[in-house]
Amino acid sequence: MSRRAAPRPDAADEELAALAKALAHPARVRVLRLLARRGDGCIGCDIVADLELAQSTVSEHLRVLKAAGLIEGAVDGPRVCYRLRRAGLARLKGLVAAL
Amino acid sequence: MSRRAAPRPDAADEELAALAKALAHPARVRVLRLLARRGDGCIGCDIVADLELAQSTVSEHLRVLKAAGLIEGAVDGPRVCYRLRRAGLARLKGLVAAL
DNA sequence: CCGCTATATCGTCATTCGACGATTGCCGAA
DNA sequence: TTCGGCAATCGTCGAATGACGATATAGCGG
Repeated sequence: MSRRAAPRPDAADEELAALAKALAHPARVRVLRLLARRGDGCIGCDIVADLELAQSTVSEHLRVLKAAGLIEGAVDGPRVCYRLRRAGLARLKGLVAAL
Repeated sequence: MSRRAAPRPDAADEELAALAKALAHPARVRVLRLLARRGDGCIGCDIVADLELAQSTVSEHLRVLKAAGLIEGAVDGPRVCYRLRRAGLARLKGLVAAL
């Protein structure tokens, strides 16, 4: 029996891998650090100015971070106010610390 | 001068991104968990048996983890004994916790 | 009402990743 | 010394990433 050693996708592994993938790019790490510094304050296009990448590229990185639940963006008039998502960050820290 | 806002590659960002990239795959996370369970004990081809992937694929994942400094392998006769690299793991935890 | 500025999205292109099978290289055991 | 199992490497293929410019879109400020 035991047709297979049980694929056991293990949700925790997938979750950590997904979070890690969001972190797996210097530009995205930098965005997190940037937002962390301006704790309450939130940034908009300043992120584009800080990273040295095209606006569309930065937008894509922000999308990835948002999809991973590490940041969130609130529409504030014509601009968007990004800030860290404590919950997501905490989840990441917890999973990594458990290694 | 300040021709530009200084590309400031920021070594820490690159380092964290590189470590995160090594974690950015469920199979690699699983390998770390596997090695963590068998603290002192080390595994060889058992890893191939546990993951449900071809031997060459597993070998590649192990190579990535080793390159990132998260594991190390000691040749033991015809087989290789893998174990966690505490230092690398600690480095990762430290960088993530600092976020 | 018009145009500006800040974002998001689309399409494209080059590069990297992930997975496999096949091959090669290495010991240790028979 | 020949056999057999373990591990690394090579070559290939398809899918995903990352970067960019060109477009949309949405409100504010004049």
